[in-house]
Amino acid sequence: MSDTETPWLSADEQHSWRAFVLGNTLLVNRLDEELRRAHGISLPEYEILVRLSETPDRVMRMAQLADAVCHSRSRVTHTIGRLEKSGIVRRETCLEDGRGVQARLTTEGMALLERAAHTHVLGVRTHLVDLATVEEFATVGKVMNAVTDALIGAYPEAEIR
Amino acid sequence: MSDTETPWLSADEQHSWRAFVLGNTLLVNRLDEELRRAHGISLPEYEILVRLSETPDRVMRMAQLADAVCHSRSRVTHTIGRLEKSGIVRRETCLEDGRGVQARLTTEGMALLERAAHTHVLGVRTHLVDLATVEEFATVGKVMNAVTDALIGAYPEAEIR
DNA sequence: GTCAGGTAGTTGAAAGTTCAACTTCAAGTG
DNA sequence: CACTTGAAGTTGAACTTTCAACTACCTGAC
Repeated sequence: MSDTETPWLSADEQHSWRAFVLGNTLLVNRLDEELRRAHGISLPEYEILVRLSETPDRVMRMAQLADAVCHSRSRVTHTIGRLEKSGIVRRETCLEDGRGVQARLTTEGMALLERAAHTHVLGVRTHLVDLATVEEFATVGKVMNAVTDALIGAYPEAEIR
Repeated sequence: MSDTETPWLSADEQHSWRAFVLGNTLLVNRLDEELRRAHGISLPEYEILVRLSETPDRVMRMAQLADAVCHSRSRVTHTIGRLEKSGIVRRETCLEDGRGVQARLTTEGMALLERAAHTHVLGVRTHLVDLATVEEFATVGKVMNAVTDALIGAYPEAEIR
């Protein structure tokens, strides 16, 4: 972080990096727009609903949810607040831990998610997966997995925590 | 978009897709944080400065800038407003087009950008490029280029425009 | 010339996100 | 048990982004 020389990207690397940034922006915008248009929920909201739907009882602790989707706790509090107001999710106090709060996917929420999933999966296929070969997409997954491994739990140097 | 069957991802595809989403979130958060911490600018702001710096006179029209970084015009207006207040950018009226406004990178802005670029490039290398082989990263670029090509200028069906 | 329609950009309010302060409860220590 | 420390969540304000309405100007048709 304190080198004096800047390790510039090669021309090829830079092209790939720019394609990555741009493609990503377009992709996320598009998936978000499709969900909003068809079902009235945003992509971040959708991701929360997916996590909830994958647990046995469709219930999760707030912090668990925050970690899973990689949002701040505060953000999850606000988001769940909105989803609760729409009847998609219900807040429950946690029995084992007096401080804890659980978010539970309601029946209506589950129904919404099932409809939204169709739109979402179709979008992911059309705008990404089907544009690459199986091998190419596997490579993308491998690289992004490496990114995750390198970054997860790795905080900037200054702050030890 | 109106099929009744949902074309679910295979297990492998889903793993790659999730790695993509998560890795991406972590990567963007990290690059943004590094820039804020070291130079007080956000990643979207940095991207705007880069575009400006790449033109001969470090000047660009607002709409040009918006298209380049894929932000709404309104967003660019607000962002440039903030950057202008910090002395990083200057707004100028456009001679050829009375409606037009140009953003010009100031000397201080350019100096800031040069410092920030070091941080940014190092981050992109450390957290992405250097984690993959040259071939792997080229594949990522290729796939994301395909995404861009498929999405650019392609608006959702309902709205023809 | 003038009028219609479109493009460039801004504006302010609404929506969403971040940030720091705060409350409540849990767990470990003496 | 009392006390300290820390974790779980929430809160409201500040900040960023989006959205819809608006001003100003350009262009082409008549």
